[in-house]
Amino acid sequence: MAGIKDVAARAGVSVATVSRVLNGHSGVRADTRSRVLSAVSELRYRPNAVARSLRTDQTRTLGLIISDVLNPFFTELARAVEDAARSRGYSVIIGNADERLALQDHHVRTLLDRRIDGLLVSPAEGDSVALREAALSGIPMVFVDRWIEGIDVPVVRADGRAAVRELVGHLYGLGHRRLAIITGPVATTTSNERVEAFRSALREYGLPLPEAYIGQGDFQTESGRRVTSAFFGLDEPPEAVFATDNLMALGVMDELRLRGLRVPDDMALAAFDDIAWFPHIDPPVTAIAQPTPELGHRAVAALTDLVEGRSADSVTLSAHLIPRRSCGEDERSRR
Amino acid sequence: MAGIKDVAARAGVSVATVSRVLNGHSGVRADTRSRVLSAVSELRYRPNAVARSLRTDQTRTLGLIISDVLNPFFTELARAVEDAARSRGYSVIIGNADERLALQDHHVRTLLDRRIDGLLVSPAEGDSVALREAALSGIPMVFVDRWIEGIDVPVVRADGRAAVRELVGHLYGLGHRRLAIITGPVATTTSNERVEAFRSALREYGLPLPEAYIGQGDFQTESGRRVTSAFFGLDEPPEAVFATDNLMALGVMDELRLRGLRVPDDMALAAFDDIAWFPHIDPPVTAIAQPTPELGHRAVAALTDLVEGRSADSVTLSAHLIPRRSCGEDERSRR
DNA sequence: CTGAAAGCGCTTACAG
DNA sequence: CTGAAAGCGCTTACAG
Repeated sequence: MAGIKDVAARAGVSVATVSRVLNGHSGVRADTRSRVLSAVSELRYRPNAVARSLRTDQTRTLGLIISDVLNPFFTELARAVEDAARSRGYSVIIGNADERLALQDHHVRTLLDRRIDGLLVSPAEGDSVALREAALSGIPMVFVDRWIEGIDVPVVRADGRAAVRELVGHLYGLGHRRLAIITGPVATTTSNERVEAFRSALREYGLPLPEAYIGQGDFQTESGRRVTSAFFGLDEPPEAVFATDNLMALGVMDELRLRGLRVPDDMALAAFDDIAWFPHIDPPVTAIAQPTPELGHRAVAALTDLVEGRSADSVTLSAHLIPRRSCGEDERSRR
Repeated sequence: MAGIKDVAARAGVSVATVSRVLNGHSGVRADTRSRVLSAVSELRYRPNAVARSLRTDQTRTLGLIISDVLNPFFTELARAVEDAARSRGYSVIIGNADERLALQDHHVRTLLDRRIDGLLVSPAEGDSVALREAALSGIPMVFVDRWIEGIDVPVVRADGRAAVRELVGHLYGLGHRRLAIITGPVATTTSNERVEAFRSALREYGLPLPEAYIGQGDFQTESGRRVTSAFFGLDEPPEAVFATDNLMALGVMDELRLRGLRVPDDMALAAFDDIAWFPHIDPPVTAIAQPTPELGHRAVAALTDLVEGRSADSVTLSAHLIPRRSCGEDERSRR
C-alpha cells in the first residue's frame, strides 16, 4: 500500500507538502497542489488513519454503547446516531452490552483504548467502574435514554412519565382495575421512572399496586415470559400488564400463546417503545412511542459539542401514547 | 493519561521491559514482572491501541458491512458476528450500508483507512469499486449472506433454494395458483437466487410467472408497500405473495391494512427470513428461516482463518420453511 | 511557499 | 534477563 513518502516522491515534493494539501491547508502553490493530487490518485493513496490519529491525538470516532442490539429501539437509535455522526464527519463504533455490566465495561475500555473522541452511552444496570473512570478521565461523554446517578454528564432522553400516566388513565377507562407492570433491571433509570410513574398514577386512580404485580424483568424477552408465568400463578392474576419495553412485551405474548391464552381477553397488554410490527400484531399493540431518531440526533449534537470544546446541556423530549387494541379498546365493537 | 514511560519510570525499568510483560513475553524475571504489574495498576495504565496498531500493523479489529441495521436479520447476524469475534480476541466495527452502494463504499474505505485486519461484507446492489479494490489489495475478506460475482473470496451463506421450492409446493397445496414475488435489488445474489428458485418451482407445478407478478423491490419496507399497491392495480391480482425479505413483508402488511384488506383472505403472504414477531402477527407469518447465528459464527471463523494466515473455504448452510397461517393454512378450521 | 526534523506511544530486533 | 535505539506513517512548529 502506498504511503505518504511514495506520494511525495512521485510529486517531487516533501511529505510535509503532501500532508498540507491533504489537510486542505492554504498556502500551497496551485501547481504543486495539483501535482500532489495527481500523485495521490495515481497511486490510489489513502492516508493511514491510525498514524494520523496517533499524531493528532484525535480519531474522529465516537463510541456508542447500547444496551441490546436485538432491541429495535436501540437499533433505531444506533441508526440515527450513525447518520448524525457521519454528517458531522465522525465515524461511530457500536458496542453491544447485551444488558450485561461486564460486557458493557469491556466495551468502554476497548473503546477508550482506541482513543475514541467521545462516548455515547445507554448504561446497563449496576455500578460501572469503567464508566466512572471514563467520566473522571474527562473524555467527552453523554448519556442517551438511560443514565447513571452521580455521573455528571449531559443526558439526552425522553421523559415517559406523562405518557405512562396517560396509559394508566386509558387502562382505567377501559375498565381494568388490576394493573401490573414488568420492570427493567432494578437500577436502570428508565425502568425506575416508568415504575414510579405507574405507581403514582395508580394511586391517583385509587388503585393498589401489590408487590406481586410488580414483575422483576431485565428488558429482555425471556424475562417477560417468566414474569407472565408468575402472574398466572397468582390467585388473582392481573387484568392488564404494562411491559416497560418491547422485548418483554414479546415475552408476554410468547407465554400467553404457550398457554393458549389471548390478548386482551385473558390479559391486556401495553408496551413501552413503539415498533414497526406492533400495528400488525394480533391484536395491534398499544404502546408508548419515543422520538427515537431525534434522541439520536440530539445526543450526537451534544456529544460533538463537547468533543469540539463547546458546552452541552441535557435535553428532555417527551413520549406519547398510541392506543391500539391490545388493551381491549375494541371491546364494544367485538361484542 | 499515563503512558508506558510513566509505568517504566515507576517500576524502575525500561519501556521495553514494560512492553514485554504487557505482551506476555516469557523471559522477564518474576520480580521485575510483578513490579511492572504493580506500576501498571497503580497508574491505571492502559496501552494506547492506536500506537500499538501503528507499530504492529494489526488492529485486532474486523469490519462488518451490513446491508441494513433496521432489518432484524442483519441485526441478529451482527450480534453473532460480534460474539464470535470477541471470543477470538477481535473487536468489530459495523458499517450500515442502508442498501446504498455509495454509503457502503464510504464505509469500506473508512474501515480500510483504519487498517482493520479483515472485512466481512454483505454487499449492496451494484458494482462496488471500493470492494473490488479491497479484494485486490489483498485484505482478508469474506462475504456473508450476499456476495459479488467475480470477487474471489469465501462466501458464507444459506442456500434458500430448497426452502423456496418447498414454499411453492406448500402454496400450491393450499390451492393458490396465482403466485407473485417481491424481489430485492436486481443485482443482489440472494434476491436472484430466491427469484430463480421461485420461477423454476412454478414451472415444475405448471404455473405461469407473468412479468407483472415479479414486483421489483429493494429489500426495504417501502418497496413492499409500493409493489403491493401495483399488484392490486392488476386485472387479476395475485392470490399469494412471497416477499423475499421480512421488511418487504412488513410493507405488504402495511399496504393491505391501509386498504382495509386482510391476509390471507385477500392475499396470502410468505416471507424470507423468520423473525421473533412473526408468530404473533395477525395472522402468524409463514416464513423461511435461515440459521442466522451460525452464519455469523462461520463467517467469523473463515475470516479469522484468513487473517491469521490459514486458508478458508466457502460454507453453505440451508434454510427451512416454517408454515404458519398467513398463506391460508387454517382455512379449513376457520370455515 | 516549501523542506528538514521532531515526535505521537508503542514494539522489537540487536547487544550485552 | 534487560536496555538503547530504530521505526511504524503521519503532522506541525520552525526555518528559510
